[in-house]
Amino acid sequence: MDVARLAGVSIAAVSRTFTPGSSISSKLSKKVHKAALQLNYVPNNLARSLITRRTNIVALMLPNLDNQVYSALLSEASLRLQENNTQLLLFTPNDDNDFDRTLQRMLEYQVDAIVIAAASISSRMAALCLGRDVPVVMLGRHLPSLSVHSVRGDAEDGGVKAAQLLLNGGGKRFGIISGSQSFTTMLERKQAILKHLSSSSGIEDVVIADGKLTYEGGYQAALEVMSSAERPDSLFCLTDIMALGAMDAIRHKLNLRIPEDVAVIGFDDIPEAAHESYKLTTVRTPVRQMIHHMMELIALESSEEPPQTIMIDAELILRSSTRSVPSHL
Amino acid sequence: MDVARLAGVSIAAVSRTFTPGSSISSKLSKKVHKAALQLNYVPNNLARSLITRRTNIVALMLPNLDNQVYSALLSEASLRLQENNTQLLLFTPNDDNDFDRTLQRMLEYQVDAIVIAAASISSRMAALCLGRDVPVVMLGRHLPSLSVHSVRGDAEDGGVKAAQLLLNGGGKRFGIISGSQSFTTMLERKQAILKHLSSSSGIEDVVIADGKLTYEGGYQAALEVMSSAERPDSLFCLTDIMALGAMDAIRHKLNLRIPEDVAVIGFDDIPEAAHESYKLTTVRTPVRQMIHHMMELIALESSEEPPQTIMIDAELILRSSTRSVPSHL
DNA sequence: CTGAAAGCGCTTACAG
DNA sequence: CTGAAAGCGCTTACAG
Repeated sequence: MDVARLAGVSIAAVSRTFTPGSSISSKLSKKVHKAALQLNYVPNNLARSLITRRTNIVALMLPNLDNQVYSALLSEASLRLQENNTQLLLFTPNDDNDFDRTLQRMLEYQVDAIVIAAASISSRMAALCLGRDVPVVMLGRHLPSLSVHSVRGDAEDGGVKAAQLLLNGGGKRFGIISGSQSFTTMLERKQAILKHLSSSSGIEDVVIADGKLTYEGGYQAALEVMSSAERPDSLFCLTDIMALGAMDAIRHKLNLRIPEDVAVIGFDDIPEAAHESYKLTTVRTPVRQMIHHMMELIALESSEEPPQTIMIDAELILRSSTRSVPSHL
Repeated sequence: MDVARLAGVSIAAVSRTFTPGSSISSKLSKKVHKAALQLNYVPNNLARSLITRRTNIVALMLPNLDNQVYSALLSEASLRLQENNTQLLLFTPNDDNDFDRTLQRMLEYQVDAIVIAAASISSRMAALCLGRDVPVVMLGRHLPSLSVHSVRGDAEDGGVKAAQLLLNGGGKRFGIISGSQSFTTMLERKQAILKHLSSSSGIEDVVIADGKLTYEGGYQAALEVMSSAERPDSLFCLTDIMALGAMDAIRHKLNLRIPEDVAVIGFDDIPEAAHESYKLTTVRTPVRQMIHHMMELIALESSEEPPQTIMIDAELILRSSTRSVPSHL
């Protein structure tokens, strides 16, 4: 290596001066640093990783960033990881949707861990990762059958809290704007709501529409739901993004008042929900805590550890789109 | 290598079966694939990169993702890069703000290119990258003095178009909600607006406030600007995020009408700007085209190429927050 | 603390 | 088309 030659030391010496915690005299170290500066030397992480078996790279699979929950997850993860000197390698699901291939590519990069906030993972791939000792953690989703870690908000708890709130607000006729069923979270939220509603008396109607997880979808779904024979007085939107669309449709297209004519509640607590134009009551997705636990799961070295699934309590964020505070909160 | 042994072939043979375009008989290839499947073999990109000098990784430095322009840039870049089998390695600016160190770390990962949408780059580092033949492209910013590529929307053009629009809408008294001056884009937009206004007659007033590039900042700045002695009838917000805050302040706090009392124009065209609650007229940041050009600049192999700076025309997106369409568009 | 040597998992001329 | 060999830039026992 040129630096070693210029500094007049062994190759091992320059390796040691760039490895914190190595035993190297400050004399040698100084010589090496000088030579390195002169030659614009930058250590090669690739070669190092080949030996240490650590790349300081974590792969992240993320769906569309249009939904700000995911931006929040990404930012937080990136920040926390960076504190440990590791960076995120980003993977975006594409049309051909061949997630097995994507996972294989992650492995080829020799990432230290894999975090999945979108798509799913086949059991074959889960086994592969396990075999290679790279931890896999699912974010906000879970596959009970798979032996991978998962951390997520407690969708059931969230659904129940939302249902209680709208019930306490005097709701009789309910609408639900749902998202794609392929997301377990959506399913769980919906089921929790439905279950809690059905255990309550005095419910007159529940109508459901698909909001496609987008603003426009929420807008359309609200139009649909609100034009049903028995117009709902309470609306669950399984995602804030859809809730924003629904609110806009209700106010500007239908000329109805929120919450007087309809109470609206969302899920996630994206920044926009707090905007003065919306003031959406919502069930927060605990991004901070999710990432916190993700970091812990990633740190678990041995794949001996049984897969853990961590559940975080739902937190209700009360704003002005709902009618009243539940008495017992 | 185990796969080679199990398949009964040379190490070179398995290398070739996993290198598209290599000359390998289908007989050998089949044997290797079978062995690979049995052993859960995944090629090691690290080792490969050590030799080929390509990692298929591009480093991206991105500021806070709260501003959706950056999410859009990120998504688009990730998608396009992935088509070429390369992934983004994400870097987030942190408090200690030591960008030279961050850049050094990017280099240690041996990334194929560096894209910077935040922070700046020192000339020392620019030289280092040039010396190592890794292309650097600045996104939405530029440092005329540095020999790195840059692609961005034409801020001057955008400023002029915005100014024309508000002028044609009958504006006499103007407000500008600006962002941190450290962003060249902000500076350029402001200067273009100011220049164009000053070249026009009948201007009575221009008042400026700092919106801190956030919703809350825009909200506060609007309160400030709109309470000046001569209340503006036209408001430039150098960023959509700030414009949303400003609109909310104007409508819900000040109880003024948009555009009747004040016309508001933003910059960027983030998704929220199109929402029914805002319908913000804005100058679009051409994300698609920016990433398109970024890809081209990255592909430029040799650092022989002189640094290019690509400028993309501004596009006005007319919605309901402004008073009229300029006659000459 | 220091250096010589082996080796991480691959690719790539070089012969055949 | 195929294999043996050298080598990419490092780290890590192993001696000293």
